[in-house]
Amino acid sequence: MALRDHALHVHNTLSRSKERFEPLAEGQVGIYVCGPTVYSDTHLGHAKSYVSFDVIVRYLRHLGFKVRYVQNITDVGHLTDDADEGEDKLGKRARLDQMHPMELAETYTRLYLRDMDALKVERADIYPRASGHISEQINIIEELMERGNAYEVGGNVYFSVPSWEAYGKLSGRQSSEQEAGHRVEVRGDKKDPRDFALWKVAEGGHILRWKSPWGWGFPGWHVECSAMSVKYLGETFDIHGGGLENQFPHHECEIAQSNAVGDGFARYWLHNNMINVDGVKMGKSLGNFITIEDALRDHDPETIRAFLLMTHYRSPANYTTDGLTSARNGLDRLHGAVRALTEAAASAPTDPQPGDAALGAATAKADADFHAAMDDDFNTPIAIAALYEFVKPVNQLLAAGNASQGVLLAAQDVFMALGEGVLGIMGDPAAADGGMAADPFIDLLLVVRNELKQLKSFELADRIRADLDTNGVEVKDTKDGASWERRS
RNA sequence: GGCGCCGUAGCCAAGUGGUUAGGCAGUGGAUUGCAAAUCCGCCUACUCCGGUUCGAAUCCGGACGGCGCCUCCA
Repeated sequence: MALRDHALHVHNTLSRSKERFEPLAEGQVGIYVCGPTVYSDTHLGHAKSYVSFDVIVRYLRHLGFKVRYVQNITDVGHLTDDADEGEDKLGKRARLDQMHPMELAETYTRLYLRDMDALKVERADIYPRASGHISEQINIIEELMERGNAYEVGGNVYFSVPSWEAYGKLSGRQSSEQEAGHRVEVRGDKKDPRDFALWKVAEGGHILRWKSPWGWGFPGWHVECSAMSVKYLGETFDIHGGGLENQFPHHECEIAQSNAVGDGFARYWLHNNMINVDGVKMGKSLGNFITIEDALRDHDPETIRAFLLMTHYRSPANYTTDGLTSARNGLDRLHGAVRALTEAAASAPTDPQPGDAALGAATAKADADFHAAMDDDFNTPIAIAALYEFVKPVNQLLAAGNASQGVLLAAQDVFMALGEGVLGIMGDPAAADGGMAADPFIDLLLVVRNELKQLKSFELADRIRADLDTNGVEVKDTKDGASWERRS
């Protein structure tokens, strides 16, 4: 597929500004996004992050880039607190659930993928597991030690932050430590309080452990991403994404250790903002997180996606019932236009019609506006607005009924290629409607109802409509007869 | 305490130094047997105080308010 003309700019956290996006290799993009730690249910925070990056990757592909999308699965438990002490959270959960840690990781990995599939998040190309890349991580640690950027103390290996002067470039922060306030005690064997763990000695009943040059242990929090991103995308690659909360220290540490052993690393850093629930931060420690399974019980996937995408990925979103309802109602309007286009195209003439020019112009404008919005750091709220603005002329032209089939289909294609292909919120109108066994009978009921209306038996006609509505079938009378659709 | 973000009409949410973003809700009308859908209208905001400017919601300073990260988190 040829690369489209585009003016894609992305906000790079490294420069804190929008930059023209130029991949390393013409027409190809390598992207790494920090994935989940698989020890509990997938929640709305994951949805915000991975739907955002899903749309980013979809758009890059839409532009014609050949994308390799890598997302890690963290199945090596890291520690429950800052001082690099305490229990490994995966191990803790495994103990509570009486499962082997790997069994637990596998369970939640499957649930994660299930929930992402349900949200129409396209799968990454590679989901490397941290546990499957221990030797790569050890290699990096050994190299860091050889270069004098890391040191071992009693089986623990730490990265020496003072040995890397660029530390803090990404986040604008040096350390979380020196400041006043309630900080946890720094582990005594670090040479500098800012130093972070590369390898931890496995103590006591720590089940997940590997043999290393420093004894039995497990890798530190940050090194897996350095190891796996470079392994699959190369020493220098295009995009590294993740949640804002990972900017510091996680990504800062990744940059330090990766650049200490190689050149380049990620060229563009993209960070998505967080999600609140009813105005309050959603956090695991607060216990108020909504799982994706919960959310999908109340809302369909496209509503959730539309809701998330109506806020820019770098802005915080606030999950409220009203917000979801608003998204749902708005989406209905979009879906209605696509259905109407599909129906009109089915019977439209193929030769040129008087309305072609107007609809064609509106289609071109919608297409251009959408791309301009997405080129501007993936501005999905404006991209969606472009679709909404397209609905009005579409309905006007459809009411006039004077457009040819080709032009109608081109209009429909904007909704499908952009609204569905890029944003994933338009569904497949054919799939949504077709194939239900009850369909012929519903059609029959409407034929009968129409005859009742001719006979002015409105009471009975209304009852049929009401009963169908109760069963999820919405009837609409038009001047061309009645039509119906299933409510989503 | 350190770093950073934000305050936009009833709600959500983009945004540029000077042409009403958009959506939801509400509301008037057209259409309809009544609805639904659709169309035509209405609802035209930018926390406050200074400053820069011919002109600022948009730039600068300050105040107030809210939030995030600094601890596992997406």
